[in-house]
Amino acid sequence: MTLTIGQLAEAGAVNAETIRYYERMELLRAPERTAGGYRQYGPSELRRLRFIRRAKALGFSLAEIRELLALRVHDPRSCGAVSRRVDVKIQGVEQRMREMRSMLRTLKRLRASCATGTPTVECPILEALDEDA
Amino acid sequence: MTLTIGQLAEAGAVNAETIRYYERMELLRAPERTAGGYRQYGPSELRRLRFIRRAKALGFSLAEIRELLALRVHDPRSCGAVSRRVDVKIQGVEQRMREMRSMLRTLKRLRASCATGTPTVECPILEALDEDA
DNA sequence: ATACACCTTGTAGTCAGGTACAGGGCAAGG
DNA sequence: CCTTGCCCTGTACCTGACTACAAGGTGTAT
Repeated sequence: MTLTIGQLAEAGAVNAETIRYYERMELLRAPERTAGGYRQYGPSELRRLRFIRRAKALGFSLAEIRELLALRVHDPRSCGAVSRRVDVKIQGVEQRMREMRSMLRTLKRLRASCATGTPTVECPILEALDEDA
Repeated sequence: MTLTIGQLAEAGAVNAETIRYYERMELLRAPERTAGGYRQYGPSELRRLRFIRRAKALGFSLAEIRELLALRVHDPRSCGAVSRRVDVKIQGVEQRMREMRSMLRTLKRLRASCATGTPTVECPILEALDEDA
């Protein structure tokens, strides 16, 4: 069940060049090679690739994603340090979610004002943002 | 209560050049000028600028932000079209929030595994992402 | 054994989103 | 009036994240 770079690209819905790029950027590890020099990937690399694409779609930079991927507990002694970094990431994600919620409220209010036919003289998106400054 | 570009930049925590750039990109409207040619901004431009920065931090592109800013109901007759576009945006934001929640669960699970001292052989971030493929 | 699709490295180009001058103008305090 | 600091336009440059070759090697179906 090994994949060539092209198959991995297809499965992950990215360009094969992107996979090589991620390898250079150390988001994906350099995989085993066949005798002929072809990269060989397994299912874990596909999961990793999909994770990267999702995180990207959520607005994380590749540098942040590299950090997210590095958050693992290999050694119980490193646990404290890892835990602190995880906390920072959690707080960051929670903050983003709060802002997402605020934006969602704004959009829903806009839709409601539209349904009632009230023309919005001042943009409600802008108004709504005074709240959570 | 008018602001120069530098004051607006300071208040919005951006570079003054960025404000000119946003003006060129039509995210901010070209403001009134003083006799000497200086841009003059009011508080609504500051709100708009802050909105842009927030939306950017949430991972919206400037093109998307331009669309968000354009979603206003000036004329009741355009309501249907605007409403549909708002719905699309709402669905997009809701989708993002679901993925954020999934990522948050993953991070919290990671922290929990750390607290109990269980070393994670396989990266739980990657494991957790099998769920919501 | 020969197409043909797919792989290799390396380098260069692209697009978004800024950021940094250069060369000059304006405003306010001393 | 002059200095100092901020403003103007225009152009060039930068980083992140790809994307596209070029020039050549591999793998397999016929």
